[in-house]
Amino acid sequence: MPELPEVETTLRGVAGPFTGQVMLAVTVRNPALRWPVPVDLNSLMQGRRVERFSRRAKYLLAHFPHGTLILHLGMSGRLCIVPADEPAGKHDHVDFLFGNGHILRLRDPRRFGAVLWAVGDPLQHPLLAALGVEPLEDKFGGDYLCRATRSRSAPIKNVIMDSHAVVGVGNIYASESLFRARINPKPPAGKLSKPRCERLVREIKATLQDAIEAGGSSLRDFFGADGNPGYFQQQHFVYGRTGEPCRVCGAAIRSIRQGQRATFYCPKCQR
DNA sequence: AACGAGACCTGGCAGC
DNA sequence: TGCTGCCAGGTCTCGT
Repeated sequence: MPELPEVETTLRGVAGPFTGQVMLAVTVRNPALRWPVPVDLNSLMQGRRVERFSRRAKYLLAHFPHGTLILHLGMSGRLCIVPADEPAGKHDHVDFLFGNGHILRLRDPRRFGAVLWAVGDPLQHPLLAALGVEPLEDKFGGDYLCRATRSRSAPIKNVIMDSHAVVGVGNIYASESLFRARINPKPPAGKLSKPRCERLVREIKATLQDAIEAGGSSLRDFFGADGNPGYFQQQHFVYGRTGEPCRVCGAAIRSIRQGQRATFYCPKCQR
């Protein structure tokens, strides 16, 4: 479910209600996520106050005085805010009960998500230390992408999805950004000209930013019992539109497989 | 160093 | 209706 815009939206939705709150109890119903949830999580966190929330790539971080809770939503995870007495469903694996009487609940049917605890600088955690630049930061520019791609023979679409190069560009936004930049997803990344790198960077930023704004505008729905994330409602240019007419030129959208993932593109607009 | 394939899981849907 | 097979928004690990 979550790509970067959704994680960012989740961060904003969670930071408001829970920053400064005391953790009363952690309930782990199923520790078998991508990695085992630490068994002593409750004793680690009970009675401690969250100082702030932040995000690195698609990881959500809850900072405590003595360590950091690291959350990842995987492919199907979401965080819900529910009253303390709300019964748990089949896929509600971890509950964080806070002093404000609300539970922050991790629901993750496919269990690709993660709940981890880091002592010391969380950015030095093995999962975070090797990550590439944040796409919305200034450091991610045409220069950076150009340098990062010179030695790469993999298709440009695969490389912008490589979290060691740049984080947070998932399968949907990779296709959408390439369409907006009018760049074909297939050629080797190393062949992309400097101006095209510049354009691609610009469109990645704009695509993600638009999606965050769309997600932010439906925050209430997102956290409601059956709410859909906002960006779900936005119209994609190419993603999931195989055979349908391109919104710009009318040509039929094509789909191919790259790196075992579906890629969507317009054969006429994207050269 | 960089690439591609495989792995982890469950649910939904198309096709028979 | 029920079964089978395929697909899914992530990303680490391993063999080449």
